[in-house]
Amino acid sequence: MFKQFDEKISYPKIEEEILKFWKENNIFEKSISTRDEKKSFTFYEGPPTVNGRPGIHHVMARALKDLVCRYKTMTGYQVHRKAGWDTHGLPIEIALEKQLGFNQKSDIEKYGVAAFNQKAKDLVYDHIEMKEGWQTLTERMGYWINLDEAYITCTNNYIESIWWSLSELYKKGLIYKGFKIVPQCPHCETPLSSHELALGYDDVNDPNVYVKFKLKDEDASILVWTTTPWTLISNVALAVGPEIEYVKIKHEKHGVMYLAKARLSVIKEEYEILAELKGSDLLDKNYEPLYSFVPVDKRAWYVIPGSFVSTEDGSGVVHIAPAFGADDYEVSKKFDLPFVQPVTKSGRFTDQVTPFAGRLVKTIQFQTHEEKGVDPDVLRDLKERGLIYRAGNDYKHSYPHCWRCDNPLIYYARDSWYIRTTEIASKMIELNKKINWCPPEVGAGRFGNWLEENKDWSLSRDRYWGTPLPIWLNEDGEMHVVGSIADLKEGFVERDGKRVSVEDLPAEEIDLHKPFVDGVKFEKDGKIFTRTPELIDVWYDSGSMPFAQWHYPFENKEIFEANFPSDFICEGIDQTRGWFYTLHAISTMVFGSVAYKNLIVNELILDKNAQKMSKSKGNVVDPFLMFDKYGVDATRWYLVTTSPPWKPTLFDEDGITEVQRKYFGTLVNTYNFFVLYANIDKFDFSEAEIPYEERPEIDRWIISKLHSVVKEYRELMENYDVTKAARAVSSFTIDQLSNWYVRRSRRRFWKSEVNKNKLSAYQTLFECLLTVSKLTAPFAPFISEELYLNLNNVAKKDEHESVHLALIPDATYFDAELEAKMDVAQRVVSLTRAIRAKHNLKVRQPLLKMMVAVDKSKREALQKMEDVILEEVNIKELIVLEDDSSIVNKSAKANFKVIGKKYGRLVKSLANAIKDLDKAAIVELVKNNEYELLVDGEKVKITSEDVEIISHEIEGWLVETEEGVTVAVDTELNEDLIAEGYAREFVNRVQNMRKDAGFDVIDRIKVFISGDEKLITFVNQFNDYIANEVLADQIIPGESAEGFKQEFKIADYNCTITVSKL
RNA sequence: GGGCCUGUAGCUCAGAUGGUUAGAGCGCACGCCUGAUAAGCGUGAGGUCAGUAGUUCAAUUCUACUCAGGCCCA
Repeated sequence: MFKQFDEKISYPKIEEEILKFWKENNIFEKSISTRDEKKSFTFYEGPPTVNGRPGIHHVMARALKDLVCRYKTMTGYQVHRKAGWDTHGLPIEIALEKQLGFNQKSDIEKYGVAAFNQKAKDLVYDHIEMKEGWQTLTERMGYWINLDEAYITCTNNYIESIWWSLSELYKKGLIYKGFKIVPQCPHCETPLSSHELALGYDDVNDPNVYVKFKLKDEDASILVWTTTPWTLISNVALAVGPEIEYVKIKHEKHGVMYLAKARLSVIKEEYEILAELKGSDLLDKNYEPLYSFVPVDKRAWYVIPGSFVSTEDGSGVVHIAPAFGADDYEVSKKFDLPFVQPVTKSGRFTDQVTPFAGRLVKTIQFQTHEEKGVDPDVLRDLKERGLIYRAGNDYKHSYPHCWRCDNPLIYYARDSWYIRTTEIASKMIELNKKINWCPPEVGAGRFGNWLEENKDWSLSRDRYWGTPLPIWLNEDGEMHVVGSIADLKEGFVERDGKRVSVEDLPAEEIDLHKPFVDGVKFEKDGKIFTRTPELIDVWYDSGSMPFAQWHYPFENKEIFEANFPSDFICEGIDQTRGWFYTLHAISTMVFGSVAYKNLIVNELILDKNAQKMSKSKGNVVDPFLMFDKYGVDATRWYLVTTSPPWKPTLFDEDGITEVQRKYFGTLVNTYNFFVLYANIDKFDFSEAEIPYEERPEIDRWIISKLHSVVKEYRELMENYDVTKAARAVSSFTIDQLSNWYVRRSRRRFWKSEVNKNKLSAYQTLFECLLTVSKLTAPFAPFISEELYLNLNNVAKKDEHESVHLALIPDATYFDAELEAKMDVAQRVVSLTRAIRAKHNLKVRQPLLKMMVAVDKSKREALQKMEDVILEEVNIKELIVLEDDSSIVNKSAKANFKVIGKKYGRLVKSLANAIKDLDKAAIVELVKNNEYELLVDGEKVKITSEDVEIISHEIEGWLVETEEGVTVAVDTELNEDLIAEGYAREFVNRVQNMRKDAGFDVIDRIKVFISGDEKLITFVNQFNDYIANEVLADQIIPGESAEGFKQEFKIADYNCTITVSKL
């Protein structure tokens, strides 16, 4: 017996049961072990940071990953799915600082780095093992990934692999220490890399200040614009564009000033232009320094040329502070300007700057309080000295902020370590072209541009919890790079003043973290090498996962090689410059290869009002809530089908309800229909399969449709167009299978005897359901499993114990002609129904005749489909009209696509001429395939391909037309038809009564009828028909005391019907 | 300021290699069908295909610009 579902089906409950089934039977493991390891499909999991909280967008990303992997499994690939955890870096440190109540970086030193890192490690493992959040989400949503063997980035093995890769880069000369301007977070006291920078742009209002720099040798000043007043203290020069036009103006209040001519709009008051000059005329002029806290050892405070000067904003003059801007630094080297940097790495002024010593340059938010920056105080000071032309705080722009602590970054000159990615940029660009980006524009545009503008990777971080940079330096700055634990063992540590070889230390003491590695020293040629204290960018960790997850090259060489590069990855678009980049860069540098061949980029999920989801707005969607309410399947299906993953999705709960009702509801109902009759007839597919060719037309049609959708589905899935694939399955199931095939075939299932025809119906519907469950499985893994198991456990057609171990069938049977014919039939039916609806002719009322006018190509289809059409619309006779039929009125319309190419300029007049053709002309054109017209004085010979002929009305009939198909219905009724109409009404009432009375579908009954004479006559006339339809042995005039009784008014007649079981 | 994406019915989305009648679902109104269906079908209302200019016999589709939204960058 097949299992039947209740009306109130609980999807979440089914899902729980399926989860249990998977677990008990190790289905996930089997989905890997039953596949040939030689046919492998490699997937890389982007490691989530352990302390984040999962949201609905994680469900989206994971649904995509999961469905691609499940699909590949179901096409015979072996898909290993190793999970991973990103465990290092600022996110963890900041969470820990919060927990420990630390305010600044030095608190960590006071607490002790060893203790701090131990805490960090504990925190990370707590999160990983926590039985809520990630693990629960993963399991509940049916995301198959191997959590037991997850890679964890803070293990010695993982770090060792990273060290190996860094030593490779070092050997290739790609690692260097440079003094550069870096974005520095004063709060976290560390530089950030450009891809980290990309994560934290925010719109802010900054100072918008025009400062006057007084010239030394004339009574005039240069107007300079800045948005960072604190850098004025470190000013050493001013830059102008040599080719830019400047003016010297006289201003009543502010005296004589120089600025770019194009920027005169800055001056709001009256002024007089004294002179016009080029930037080159201003060069070398000396000016009074605003501040001189820091003594300078070289020439300073004069005007220099700068190619970066523009007149897009400001005054056309740029103030130069070499320590605080990339352009500034470059130009200062060129002109040998003094280097002034009275600011610490934590963004505070040094003691040299007496009035502001110890003050922050910018306002910073600490865990417990806010500390103000000096900008307003600098401005006040300058204002008092009369050096400000104008000052506001209204320069709105987006400015980089630390992606973790949200504080504004400062550009700051310092030593740090770099990877020379610019050297391999062209290789990265070349390799990028081999990657299949979905959608392509992200790869070519956003990612491609990023590669084109590549900057060296700022690798080092001045923090504590992370992968240590494996570089040791001697006092001459020579480098010693460690690429493995074995290398490290060549070093020594000092214990009680004595050297102890690392080799001799107990294994558990060796921890590739601070502070242990800091204590290790090397001696080479009598020189001592000590470790440079930095860590590396945590993004390097995740970008190393292709090899580090396997502890390559120290172990698992074959596994790594078989699984590199990966076939597929999938993450959010925010990873373009994050993980997508670091994977690509590291693979290019270390292996000269891409890291992934295909990737799906998914966009944000916004709320239904297109607002970003955020805790503060209260519009965050809790995935667990959705699962409990609607089930995982509906949620996943909704997310994937509502719009392509790479378009922002507007999340709306009503959409999930709709998906559930429409797709899952229809699917389950179709299944239930099948089961209802299959159980009655004890169908269990034990009979031999009837060859397709021997099945009735409707069966061959749906099978052809099924195979067509399988083919389409496979093609779409291979192209990672998952949205269209799912939509195709959905429309097949709803429109073709349920609304046409099942409806058209119902009678075959009702009929009591089991014959070849009925068997064919069962086998056909069974195949459709089984295949649909397979096609659905990657997207909605639970309900598809439920249906598959229910079907297969009885019929045993597949040898697999789970749909996820099954194979998606090959598409083999196509009958395009039959599909096209049915298409015509469906269109005719739809038009006929429209006619009946418009003229209030119920379908239960049989009609005598219908006529259809179509072009020749479709006539045969109509004749073949006659039975289907007539039964569906309840009409007795179908007449297919010939071309020359006198009662069809025809008109012609220009086929613009064809005549446009042929006649160009004449199109408009020609189209009008064609429109005016009369019936005789059209008949002639069709007959001779040629007709001559006079258009704009030119003779034009048109052929039948130049026009579309429309049959738009049939005299004296009710008519509907659509795409070349015209249907007419004869509405005349006679006594017999009317009688039959009433008989059908009667059947309908009795059927409803059977249902209301709770009779079983196969129960046989007795029917009594009393009421208006006329109606009784009609019923008598169709006695046999009615009895057959309602499974009655007798239809007896009169009333009965027993049985289920109801009164009806059918049209104008009253009656009382009683039904009782035999 | 630059790059990429988006703008089609009240809402969510299709679609159109440029062709004269632009579709679906939801929602609304009316009707129909139903012994699988809390479903389905039909009809109706609802669109300057964001705007302007250009190319073209023909633009909602191509081009340029503008506007609005999103993402990314400086």
